[in-house]
Amino acid sequence: MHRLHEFLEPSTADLDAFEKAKTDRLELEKKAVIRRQGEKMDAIYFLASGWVASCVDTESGRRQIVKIHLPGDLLGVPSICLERSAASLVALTKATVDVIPLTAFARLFRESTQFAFSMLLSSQQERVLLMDRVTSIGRTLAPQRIAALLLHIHDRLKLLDSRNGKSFELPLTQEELAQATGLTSVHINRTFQELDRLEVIERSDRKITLKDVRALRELAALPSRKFVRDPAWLELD
Amino acid sequence: MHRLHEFLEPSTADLDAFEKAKTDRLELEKKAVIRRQGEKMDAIYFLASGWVASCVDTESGRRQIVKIHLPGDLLGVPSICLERSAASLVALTKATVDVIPLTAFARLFRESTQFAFSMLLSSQQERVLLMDRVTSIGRTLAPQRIAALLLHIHDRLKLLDSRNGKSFELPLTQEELAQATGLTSVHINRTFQELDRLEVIERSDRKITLKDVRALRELAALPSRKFVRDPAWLELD
DNA sequence: CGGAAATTTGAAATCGCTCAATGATAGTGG
DNA sequence: CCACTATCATTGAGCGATTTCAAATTTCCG
Repeated sequence: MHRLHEFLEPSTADLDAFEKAKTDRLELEKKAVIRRQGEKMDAIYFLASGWVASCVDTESGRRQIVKIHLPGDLLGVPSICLERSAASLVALTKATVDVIPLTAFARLFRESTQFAFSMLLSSQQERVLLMDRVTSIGRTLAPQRIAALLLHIHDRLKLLDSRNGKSFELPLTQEELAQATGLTSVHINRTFQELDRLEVIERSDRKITLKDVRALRELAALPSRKFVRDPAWLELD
Repeated sequence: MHRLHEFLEPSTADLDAFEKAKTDRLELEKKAVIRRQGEKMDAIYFLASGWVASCVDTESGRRQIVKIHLPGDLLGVPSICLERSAASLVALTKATVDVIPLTAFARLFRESTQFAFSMLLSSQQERVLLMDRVTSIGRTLAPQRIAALLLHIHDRLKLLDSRNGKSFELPLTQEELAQATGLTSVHINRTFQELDRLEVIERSDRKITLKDVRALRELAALPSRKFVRDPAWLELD
């Protein structure tokens, strides 16, 4: 299930062309680096399985996770407007990615209006998600930020497979959660305990259960987003 | 000078089509709201003159400025993937905007490969800028955040008109700067004084002078970004 | 000139960070 | 299968950055 299906249903020809655009497949261990920030751009990637983080490293050596990628995501797309990669792509779990050269990607975009519109819409979706992330980090306290992040992952897992529920495996260390929320691993730890105490979540091993999704959404305090599907204004067909 | 020219030189036909896509022109007073967060989507806007902010409001009533728009920017584009606008668009100065209905925008995109590629690239650019903003707010202290914001505006003003230099009018109040950096107006005030003391900036009225751009960049500590121009991999004719 | 908006200042409170140490867990090699 | 090691989670104490609240000044505009 691709993100390609999220806004428009792709034709089989498009899906086929997409498969053909892949030139190579990489099997990655946890913590493997797919591409380092600052490296020359020549490809993007399709995440076939596993979780991957996009990280921006500050000159002063601090790391921000700007996106947590789940299977079906395209990786490294923002950097196509740059000479060198904007972010490092790091595997959070074992992962499988397919390489898509930029030339092949451009060809897909040029030759299928459908594909181009899909890319347009999902790029805007990513912008909205980043806007919400900026808002969460810039204007809310630690419990809110964690709530927002957990809900975001929860919602995306649900989209990926509607059988996914309030319980899921969270393969991020507290250090990584800290890098994603603009906090410290120590503070993540203490805030998690607070959320435990409030009975809105439950933790065991790497598993998280959202005990009260309603309360979490209220806590996170972000505006709710309803994405379009087959918007009429595209005037396709 | 459009953002449309930033990555690819548009054909005169494209520029013409773009002009024809505009259906209405709005003259806005400072503080006027062009579109409120949550309103139904039916158009995007072209900023012909003045400055505009995209703001996301939290359920708890806090406001984050996620983008400061300068003349030549398209406004409201991220929300095209939503049923309701993701952000409010608020004029920071007197401003002039042209309305572009979504159907007209889709037509431009569908009928000109050049235009579509331009949109693709500038959407990715906006993602990179947001990633950097997340990093700045999530991982750096107040002086760094302010330095990063001032430099960003400085660079964009320069791009808009290469005669623009280290001195420019900054029409944002300290409250608005706070909303953009994830800080408080009080703290913005004190941090500005600190930057004054360090002799990296100078303030008078609404005018800011970057006295030491080198030092500011070092302070901001963000990775430098070099955007592509006419990338070969597009394989346009 | 008068009033509203914006800037500046001070003092106290809070949130989150740093540092450093301890415990728990999982993976590795013998 | 166990000892060993590395990584991760947890805890405490003290500090630092930023916020909050409230008041005083200054600037802007009609």
